[in-house]
Amino acid sequence: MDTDEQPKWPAAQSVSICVHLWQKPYMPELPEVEVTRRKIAPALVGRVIAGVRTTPPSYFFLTPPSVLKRRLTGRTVISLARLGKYLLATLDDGSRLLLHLGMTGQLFVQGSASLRLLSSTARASLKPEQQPDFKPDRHTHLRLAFTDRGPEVWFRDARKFGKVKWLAPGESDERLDKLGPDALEITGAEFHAAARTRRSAIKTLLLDQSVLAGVGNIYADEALFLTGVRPTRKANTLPRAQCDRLIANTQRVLKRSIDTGGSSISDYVAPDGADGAYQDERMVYAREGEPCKVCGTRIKRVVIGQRSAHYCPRCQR
DNA sequence: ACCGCACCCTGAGCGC
DNA sequence: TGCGCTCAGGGTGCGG
Repeated sequence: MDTDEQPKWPAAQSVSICVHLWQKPYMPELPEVEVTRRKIAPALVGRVIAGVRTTPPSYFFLTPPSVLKRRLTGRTVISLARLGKYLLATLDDGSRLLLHLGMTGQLFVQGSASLRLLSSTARASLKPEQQPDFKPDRHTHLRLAFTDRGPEVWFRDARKFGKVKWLAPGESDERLDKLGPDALEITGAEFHAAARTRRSAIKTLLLDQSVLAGVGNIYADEALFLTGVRPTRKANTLPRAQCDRLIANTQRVLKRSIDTGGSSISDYVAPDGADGAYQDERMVYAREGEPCKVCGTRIKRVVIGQRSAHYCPRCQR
């Protein structure tokens, strides 16, 4: 290999792009996916795929690994877009690669030195200053190598709730077709139009990707707190003005998390995995029993639609 | 059309 | 030390 050849990939990508791993499972919602897109794009766009390695066929692969290898090899990545919580890479032949991180998906550049990529038992056996390169394991389902021989791009997902699918040129996908307006773009009027006919809980509506795309459990709870609305409130009882405020607050927390997400993705990762900027800003999510930061009342947790919802009984009526 | 819920998966945390 | 149990959740699909 030529040693004097200038690398075309950004050297600064030797950091983890995994965000928001707390004691609770971290969830890639719109901000995490957007930050991932921004961080991983320089390591994908413009590069030519030289090889594809995968784990055996499974639930994870909407397109069989053998087909992925055949279709992706030799292709140049043209762009990387985000649609709700999906990432969509466009290739030079017009085909597209659809990625979803699910709950535990991690998309990162080979050489990322992050304790977040290790199990808790593996982390515990390390000295604090150790930051070993992650080695592919049985959960590292997709590995893309490039003709420039630079760092590979890896997709790891322990729980396989993530997905990868290849779309032929012009091929549509029902997952994408069903998505509503992006959560950062939807207007209060649009949301109110959807809410006024729904009798389900407002929290359920916020999580409905066909109504608005990108909101997950954390930001739904946070936005409802900021708006002073209980997650159990029936959607059709929210007046237009309140929908406006709810959407404004949703967009505020999403943007704020994108902004701080950049800083939480630093070279340094605390051994206990407790870093991550947005964690400290949480008002209600995963704070059951703790005092409300506004009024001191204990935060309550209820289950709505098979998902936990957190709220302050006093601030949210 | 809408709504609630079971299911896919596996690591973490817990009690014993 | 280690086992078995429960919980977590995004998205899909099904039955009511």
